[in-house]
Amino acid sequence: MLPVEFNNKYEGIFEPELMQAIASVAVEKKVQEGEVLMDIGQPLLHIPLVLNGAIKILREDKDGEELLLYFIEHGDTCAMTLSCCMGQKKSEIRAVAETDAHLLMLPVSQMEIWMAEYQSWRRFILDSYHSRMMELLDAVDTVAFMNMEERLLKYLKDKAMVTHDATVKTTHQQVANDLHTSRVVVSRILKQLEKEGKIRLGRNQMTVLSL
DNA sequence: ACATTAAGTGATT
DNA sequence: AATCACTTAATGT
Repeated sequence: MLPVEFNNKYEGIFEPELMQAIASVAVEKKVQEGEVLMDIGQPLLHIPLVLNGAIKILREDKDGEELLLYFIEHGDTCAMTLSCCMGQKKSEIRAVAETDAHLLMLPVSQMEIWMAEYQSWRRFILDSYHSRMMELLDAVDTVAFMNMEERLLKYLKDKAMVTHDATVKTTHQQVANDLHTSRVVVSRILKQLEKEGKIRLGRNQMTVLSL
């Protein structure tokens, strides 16, 4: 039996036969905040579909330095899985649960079958692929064209958005890790943003005032 | 009270 | 914007 969140979201999109096909192979998965769902080099066996909660997608360099690419939430799936599901490739990214999340895992072996069989599935996959691509471009633009102050503010807003809470509960050090910069820089810019009246600071938390 | 962790700051490159 | 070195503040035991 599929969870109600899934039915509510997709029964108008997927044909009944596809809904049934999904029901027969899907596995529900609940993850806790901070749990690593997928790591670099790990084989991709399932397509995760996010029902609720949010997942952050990170890239890592050879020294283990991280950079946040984007968040995925409600109703979307991981582009990495999509690009790898044809061959049996390994993950190029790390996926960490940003909040407690509820997922539906679909075996990649079904991908090709459904692609051929169901027009609604093709549409869904292509749409997801497109929106992930747009987010990736946005991530590139952010790093390439925005200064740290803008990046930091965007980061806080994005984070507030996916957690549905204007108060982001994290440390300056963790923010620095996600943005691939140093804690000192984050602290300084946050102080500046506070002076500008854009955020409010507290220990282990920062509140976005202008969403 | 003491140790640990988070955050603030000046100076330098 | 990064790094160093140091201070101050908050929190845990």
